[in-house]
Amino acid sequence: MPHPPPARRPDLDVDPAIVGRRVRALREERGISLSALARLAGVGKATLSGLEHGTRNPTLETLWAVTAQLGVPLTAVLAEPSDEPTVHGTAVSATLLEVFTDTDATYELYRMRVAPGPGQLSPAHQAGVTEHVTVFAGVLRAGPADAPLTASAGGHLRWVSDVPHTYAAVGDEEVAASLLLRYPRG
Amino acid sequence: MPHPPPARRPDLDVDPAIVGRRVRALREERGISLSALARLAGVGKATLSGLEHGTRNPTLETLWAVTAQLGVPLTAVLAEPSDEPTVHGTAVSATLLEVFTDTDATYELYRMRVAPGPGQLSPAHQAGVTEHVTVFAGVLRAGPADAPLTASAGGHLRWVSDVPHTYAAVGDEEVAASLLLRYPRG
DNA sequence: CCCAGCCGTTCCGTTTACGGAACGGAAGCG
DNA sequence: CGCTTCCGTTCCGTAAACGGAACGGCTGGG
Repeated sequence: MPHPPPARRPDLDVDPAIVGRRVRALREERGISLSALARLAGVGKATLSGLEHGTRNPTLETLWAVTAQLGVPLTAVLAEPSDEPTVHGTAVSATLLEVFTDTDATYELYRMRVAPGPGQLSPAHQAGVTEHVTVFAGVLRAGPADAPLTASAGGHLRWVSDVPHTYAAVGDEEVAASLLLRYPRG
Repeated sequence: MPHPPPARRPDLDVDPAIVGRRVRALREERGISLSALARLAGVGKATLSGLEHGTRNPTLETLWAVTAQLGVPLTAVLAEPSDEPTVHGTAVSATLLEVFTDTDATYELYRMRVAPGPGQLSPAHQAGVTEHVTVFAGVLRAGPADAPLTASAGGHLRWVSDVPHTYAAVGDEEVAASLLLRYPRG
């Protein structure tokens, strides 16, 4: 699976249209109406409507009021949610959060999402590589292709990944998880 | 240790005065004048002057133009200068990498370091909170204070943290690990 | 059916962030 | 000293982001 170059610019995107789409997505995720969010955030409905449509150029004050009410940091609507450090597969997308180099091994920590559907097969890694998964949401079936394991939210999986292995979401819900890859030195 | 209520936020600072101070600091670091930066960024000197003084409420467009010319991401002037989301204890320091909100629970993913020495005791969390630790390097002894568990590099620990719990590095090596806190909804 | 209540959008007057120009002050130079 | 040049601030007309109000559309209840 993933092997991206560790260093990458966390560049921000400030196209008002894109910021607007993110705000709208976050709002709809929470199932609250534009009118309600505007009221809670103390901004006009016109302001929020224009912001979500990207037809305004919001001030920091406005953007802050809205994102604070959504319970997310400003960066949630400003930052590229995914760019280079994200690896996309047919069902799996993984974002590199951190690389840790030790004397014995190198660790890569990913944030992983698995879309519902047929799942994905990954080829074998080098000998000794292990994978550790902690599931946040959904039910994940993953591990060696001939003997996958299953974990639901809060569960943890671990396997030696020097054989072909699979990732699949069980049921209709997208799986969110953290994935730790351990590459032994050598 | 991390103790935050589920609604914890790696809060950004949007006080215009503070943003202004950071912009000015970054500009002076580079040894360029206000007039020059305004010209390069394509904004008025009045705009930049007001921005640095915190007497204006800049639009995203303005702030973007200025920070882009300074060669820093927007977060450099919005976010607390980095170690804000880091929680320090006597032996443990943990940096919040990500928050994941699910319908059933809130997850917080930390990068954790445990210094060699006597270790650290953390008070109980709310009922139902669980902790999941994957060790990168060193040997960690952690878990309920009356029955701690041990894991070395590559190992994984999990416990219910509604009782007082400890973290300690075994041996002289600093422990590096990822820590996942799960706060059930409610 | 009609009406009440909410939705999201659009209209509009007010407020304010914008850039250009003018300002006083601090060097650098003949 | 005068003159030039750059500095950062202030003044000011314009453009636009703001909130309130009105609008049409949809849904549910009497």
